[in-house]
Amino acid sequence: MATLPNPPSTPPAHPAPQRQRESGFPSSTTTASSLRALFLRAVDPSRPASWSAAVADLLSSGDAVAALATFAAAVRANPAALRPALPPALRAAAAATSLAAGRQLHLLALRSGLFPSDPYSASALLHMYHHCSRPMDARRAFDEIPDPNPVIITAMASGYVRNNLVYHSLDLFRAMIASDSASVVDEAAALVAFSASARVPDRGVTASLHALIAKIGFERNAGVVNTMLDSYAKGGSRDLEAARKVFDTMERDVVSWNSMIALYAQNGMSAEAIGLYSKMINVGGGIKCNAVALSAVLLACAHAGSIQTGKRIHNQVVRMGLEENVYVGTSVVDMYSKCGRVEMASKAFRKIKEKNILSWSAMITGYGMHGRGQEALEIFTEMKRSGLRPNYITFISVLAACSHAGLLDEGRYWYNAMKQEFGIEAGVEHYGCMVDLLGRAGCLDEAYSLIKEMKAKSDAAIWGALLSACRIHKNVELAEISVKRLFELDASNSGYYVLLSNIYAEAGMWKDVERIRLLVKTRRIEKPPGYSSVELKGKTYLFYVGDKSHPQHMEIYSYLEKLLERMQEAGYVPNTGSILHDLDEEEKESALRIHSEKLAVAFALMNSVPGSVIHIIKNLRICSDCHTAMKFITKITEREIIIRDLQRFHHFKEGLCSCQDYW
DNA sequence: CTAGGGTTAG
Repeated sequence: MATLPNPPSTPPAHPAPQRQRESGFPSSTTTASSLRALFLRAVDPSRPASWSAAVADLLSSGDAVAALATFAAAVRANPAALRPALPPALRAAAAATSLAAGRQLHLLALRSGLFPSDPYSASALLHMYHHCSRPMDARRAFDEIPDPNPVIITAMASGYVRNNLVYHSLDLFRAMIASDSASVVDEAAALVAFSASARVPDRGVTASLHALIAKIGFERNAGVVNTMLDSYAKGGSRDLEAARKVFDTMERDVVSWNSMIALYAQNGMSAEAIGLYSKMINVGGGIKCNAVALSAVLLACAHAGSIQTGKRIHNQVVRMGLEENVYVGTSVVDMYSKCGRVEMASKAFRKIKEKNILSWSAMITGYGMHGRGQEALEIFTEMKRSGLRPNYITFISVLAACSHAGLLDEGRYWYNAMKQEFGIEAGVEHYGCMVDLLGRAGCLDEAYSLIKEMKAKSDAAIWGALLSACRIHKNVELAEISVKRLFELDASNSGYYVLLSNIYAEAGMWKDVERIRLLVKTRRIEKPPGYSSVELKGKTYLFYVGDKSHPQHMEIYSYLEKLLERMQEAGYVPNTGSILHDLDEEEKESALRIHSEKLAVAFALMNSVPGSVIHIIKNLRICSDCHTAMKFITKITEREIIIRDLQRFHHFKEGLCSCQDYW
């Protein structure tokens, strides 16, 4: 149902009379607005270029529908306008994702002979089909083009990436390199190739593309290298040195800085990310920080638990008036949640103007991580009321919140509702949450049946959740089953050996404890270095087990000794059951005394403002002895201690910890 | 003269 506009020389006082057309073109109201635009621009109907400029202008001003209407008017007024106006019209159809309009334009291009001979129309046509999620239609058209030029091939390649056909895209790029001299690989082509390589698991792709563009001489080109940095970031590559080297020598723009900061942030190198952010602001050579930079650096603060730095960045967000921005706002929510300030997170959340599904998810997750399940579910209810439909990710947040808060009935309810009411198939993440929830609640058999019935392939997280539950509820039989599966998936993770040994020890099965201990020895299982970090006056301090690298370490150890004495007077008994190594009891106790959590807490007690919250980040799970120790330290010092580990927040304040493992 | 281009969030 569409109309063609009247010729612009006779402006209608009333809406233009309706005229039937095949389909796909816009309605009369838009026609009126497009006419207005034409008058503002003073189009000369006799000049085809004038028409095409009008179409392009309307498109770039964001009114794709008006651009299409104007195209229709142009062709009617002057058939010669078809050739120059067709490419921007196709782009307008792409922007409006109007397949009907696009197909009509395709037909027009065929009838007028512009397709496949005119490369400008051809590339725009492929672009249109890809934007309308019709990659195979694009493919059919592409195959009809006798000798596609690099622009056309790049249009095809980027469309494949857009439609998740990454390997098709890389194939085109490979053919491009092989067929001709490498000179056809221009900036846009290289860019698309990197955006494709960012989406494949094989990291070798990025590295080999890197070598190629170095050969062509694009290594300083901001556009190309920025995409490459992203590609390195997505792959979780450990080889950040190579990326940093390029960054240091290239001609950097805002995006380069943002990409490099994000690269560090996404790979857990928070200090580097924050450092680079400061460098950008201070010596970036006139580079202005923007919303993307703020989001990236907030992620780094969240990861490192750097609340002071995070607050500073938040101030910057407020100064720049970006509190309402949905991306930045969501990052602020995430940062405050992960830094243990869920009230601040909630305040920031309320400031976001147009909350999207991820904003809501972040807030649900925030409450969930802190064991505040009811509030998480209230946010979830509010989200649904606002008209947003929960998706796969939302239900991960909801079920995780239920599991962290031990809300068994609610968790069961929403798990079923997810499938029945919302038609979402449960994935490994959902199963992981449910196994954790059921397992902690003691419904071990139900958890086990759930794993057996799941369609998706079970992963280590799921069996690991079941194993932890077996520890809490002392189920040796199921623990052995879980460990068998875990060893098939990843036999090198020391955590499983420790848990199983704990379970045997608590059941008094000392022969089996011995067997596991031997296994650890013969398999040469190494515990990855655990660390605890704490932020003081904006600086982050990292402690490993028995760490002596800190200049104050002598004071820290003697402070800790005194603290331990007072703790033992208060009734603390070291829990040596979780130590696997072959040590006597006394050696075990001294091994426990120097756990990184204890060093970090001693350091924080010595140096922080009295009364302030001590917030520690642990890269592995907190051990049961440290958990017990923190309860006593809280009692003695009357300081609030929060430890965030891989799994959840541990709040040490009068039985507040919701982890259920150790209380 | 016109066409193909990327970074942030669980």
